[in-house]
Amino acid sequence: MDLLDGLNDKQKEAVLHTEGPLLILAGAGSGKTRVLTHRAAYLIQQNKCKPYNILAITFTNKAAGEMKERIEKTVGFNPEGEVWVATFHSTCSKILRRFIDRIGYKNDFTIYDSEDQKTLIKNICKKLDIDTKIHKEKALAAQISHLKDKLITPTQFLLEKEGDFTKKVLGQVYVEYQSQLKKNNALDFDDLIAKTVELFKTDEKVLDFYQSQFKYIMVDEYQDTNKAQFELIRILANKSKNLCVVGDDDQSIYKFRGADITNILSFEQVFKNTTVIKLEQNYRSTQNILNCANGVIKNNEGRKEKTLWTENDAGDKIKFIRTQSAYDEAENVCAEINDYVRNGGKYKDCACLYRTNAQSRVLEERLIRFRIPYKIVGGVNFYQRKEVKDMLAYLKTIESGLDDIAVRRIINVPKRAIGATSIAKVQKYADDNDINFYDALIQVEEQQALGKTSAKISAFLDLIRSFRDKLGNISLTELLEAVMVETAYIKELEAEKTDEAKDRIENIYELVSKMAQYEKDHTDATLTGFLEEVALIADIDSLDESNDYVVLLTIHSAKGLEFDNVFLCGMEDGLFPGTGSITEPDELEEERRLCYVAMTRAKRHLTLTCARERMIHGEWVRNNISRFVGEIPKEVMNENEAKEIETEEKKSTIMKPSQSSNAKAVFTTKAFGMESHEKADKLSYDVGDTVKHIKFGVGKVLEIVDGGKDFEVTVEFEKAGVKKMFAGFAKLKKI
DNA sequence: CTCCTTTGTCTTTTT
DNA sequence: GACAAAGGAG
Repeated sequence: MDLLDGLNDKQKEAVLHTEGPLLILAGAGSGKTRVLTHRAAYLIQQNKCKPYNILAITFTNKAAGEMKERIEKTVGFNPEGEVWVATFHSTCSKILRRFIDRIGYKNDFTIYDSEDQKTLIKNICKKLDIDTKIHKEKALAAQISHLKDKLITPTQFLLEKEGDFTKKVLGQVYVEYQSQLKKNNALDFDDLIAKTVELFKTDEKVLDFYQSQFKYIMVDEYQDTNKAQFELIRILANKSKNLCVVGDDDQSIYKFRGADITNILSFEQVFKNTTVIKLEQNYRSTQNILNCANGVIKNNEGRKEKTLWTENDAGDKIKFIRTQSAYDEAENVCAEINDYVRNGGKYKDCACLYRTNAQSRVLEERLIRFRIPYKIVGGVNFYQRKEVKDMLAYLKTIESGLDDIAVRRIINVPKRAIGATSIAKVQKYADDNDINFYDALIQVEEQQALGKTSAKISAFLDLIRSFRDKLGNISLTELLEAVMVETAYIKELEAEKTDEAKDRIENIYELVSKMAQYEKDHTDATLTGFLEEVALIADIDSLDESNDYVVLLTIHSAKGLEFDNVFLCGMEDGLFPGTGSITEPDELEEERRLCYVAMTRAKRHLTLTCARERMIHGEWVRNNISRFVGEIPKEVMNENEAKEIETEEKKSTIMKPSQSSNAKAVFTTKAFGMESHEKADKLSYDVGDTVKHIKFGVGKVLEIVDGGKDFEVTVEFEKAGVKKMFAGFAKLKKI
């Protein structure tokens, strides 16, 4: 088949430009996946290289699978190997699995997810005597993650931040965190990238090996790469210079995760003689949808100007539905879906997109009531469920026992009467002697160091040993089955007899069948291999188009997907854009890009919905219509709906009595129900006292004025400056 | 050591 | 409102 058939001029140019750096700026729905697959196929067909000389990096496993399938379909089965299509993380994992011993790790490392990370940091804080009320594990984890995104090692960090006392704790934790990971023979997600870069920079031979293998490199969703990922591909492509990246700055939505837009903006400076191709024709959406999305995104200041156009017809107007509550919103969505299906549409062509996972609950409830088949993507990943992680921790422990987090997780699950104090004692012993937790257990057993508990520990170790004896003789699936039975894990759940326990048992059986499937697919199945696969899986990867169900997912997860009929729910200020981003211009722009991504998922029908009030944190909150809705050109909407938005906008400007944040809070909190804003007779603090505020931190009270309904307190905060606030809202605490 | 109650935190988004 | 962590009783 002719690979250039059906491509437009720009697309052809991109396929034919095989040598040297190439930057493709591809607008939403401009057929970039098509270009990438055809480009790979072209390289093979023209005999420019063997399939295994091509590396294509995608954002999700799902996208990788699809691209691989499409390339194979285009060139046919190729006996000379396969194109390497994978995500950044699994690519790095594969490389490290082979060579990480060159930089001092063991090749059978395990991968820590964010929960493991958090537990590890918590343990470290305990050890270093750091108050996790002031330094939150999650915040520390995020900061460490950002350092790794920028390839800053603990040593470098300490060097650079020497004398900066505000960063002292972070430095301490980072150093300890990294050394613990190494001791546990574990890598976190960021390490997968960073350690691969480190490997390439330390071992020339390994680098040379991969540089020679990957003669052509392609990167999809390039706008969402971070500095470490950029460095990785820069090094890899340094020899051949045949690097082709595809991205759209308007669709950059992972800044919070370290995505660095300068990777796109300065690509031409880093790679000399770069060819730039812009794909601006959209094949996906109707004229109206495109105009709608364009109208919103053009309000962003920091973007490369581009004009996305389409030859498609105008299509339906954009629908806008505002309801009283989030429940009504969900019902309206259900009714619309029913209409759509009644008119010949399919459930699977419908998607409900939202900003936060929490919004899925109400939608789900109504979908059930309407008997509409649905699938929720995201939320709690299957492999993150407690029972599944427990099983995996057993497997990890059986395999090596190096992973302290795993061992500690299961030592008392099911209950073995080994409590927190015993664990702390063993941990102290391990720390003092600089050995792993599991080894410390063995020594405690030998020395009978913990009295009665020693016997309990011994029983646990015997259990693990009995599994280890079986390891080579039975299949992995059988091993897992043995674990769930012989630990009495299942028995304990059965005894509970609750619905929840039944779910858990089901999940464990589900894990067993996943394991069986893995063993079927891999002749060289190993425990390490299974654990790796499981660690790098995203929920979106399980989305199966052959099932006819409505898909519910966050906008982030929807990136790269398209649906005929899209519902964008919760279009409210405070939710989308979220409260935190309204005051920060940069963050507001990211939210707007997110909105742009959401809208451009739609092929023919786009419905925006919002509610006047909804439950957030168990409190009713009133929201205005999202400012993004007001940015939509009026002509793409129905007249009366556009008018409703307009009048609402006017009202909300009148409603805003002043610019001050606390005044706004009076209007946005509490629609009805119990009054939380009640004037106290007397305050627990006085002028001159030091108080703490939930958001602004610690400060000194300057003034207290009795405003009749409430006390108005003026506080000078150490970080946030001077703020005036109502005592009833601020909930200041004297410290 | 375990179970139960209370308190606090959470809202961004994910590999 | 949901869930985890901390605190208190047995």
